[in-house]
Amino acid sequence: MVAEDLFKALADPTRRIILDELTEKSGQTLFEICGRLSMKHQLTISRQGVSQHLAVLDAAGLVESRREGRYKYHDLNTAPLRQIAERWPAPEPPGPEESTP
Amino acid sequence: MVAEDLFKALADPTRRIILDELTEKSGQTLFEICGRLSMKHQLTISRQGVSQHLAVLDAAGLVESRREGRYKYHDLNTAPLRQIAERWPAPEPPGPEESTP
DNA sequence: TTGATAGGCAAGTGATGACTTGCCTATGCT
DNA sequence: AGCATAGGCAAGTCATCACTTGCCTATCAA
Repeated sequence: MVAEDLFKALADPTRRIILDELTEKSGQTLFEICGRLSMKHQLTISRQGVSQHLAVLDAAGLVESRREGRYKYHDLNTAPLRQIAERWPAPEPPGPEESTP
Repeated sequence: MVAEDLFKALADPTRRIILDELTEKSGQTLFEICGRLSMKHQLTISRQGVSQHLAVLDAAGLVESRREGRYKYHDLNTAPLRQIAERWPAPEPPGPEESTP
């Protein structure tokens, strides 16, 4: 069951910001992400902290990483988010009348 | 910022099961939900525990409750889930060529 | 090879959160 | 009125999680 990992990954605000940054620019390294967190979001967090967040996001399938030499690039993958909308679908498209009389 | 409440609410597996049960049958009372959790999911949780879960789901806007006499009915509201897909949209619909040359 | 950059592993700490127990209020039935 | 049902409030406990510090490995440039 990957759902546990997915929702746990989304539960942390810092991880959500990391996803935001990867949405803006996919394929960033750990140090790049660290820089963005401190510059754009005033988040004073250690490199290890960010690394652990990335591990959680990776376990959830939201981030995929590829190593190239001494760099490790992290890519966003929004596919796992689909199962959320699928699990609890919208009730009715648009009812032509009042739905609950 | 409601996002914090939303993702925190979804982080707990018991709360997700409650959402499942409300998806199957909306407008249940606290005792009904308690019964379903123990019957269908073998979850031995106190009534207060379920009540606290419902409070969290309510704070996230995922559950709306209405009181009628001594009963309090809980209804599912999937609308807040929309912002998840909106925040991290799918990268490209279906690109006809390679997207990143 | 030396040094600098990019990243990983592991243990320890502090705070948040899930859950329980005990007691209290309100509505409805007889 | 009296009792049972439906739910709420509050404090206390225990585990999970985010974060740090310290040290280690690997790649590249001089």
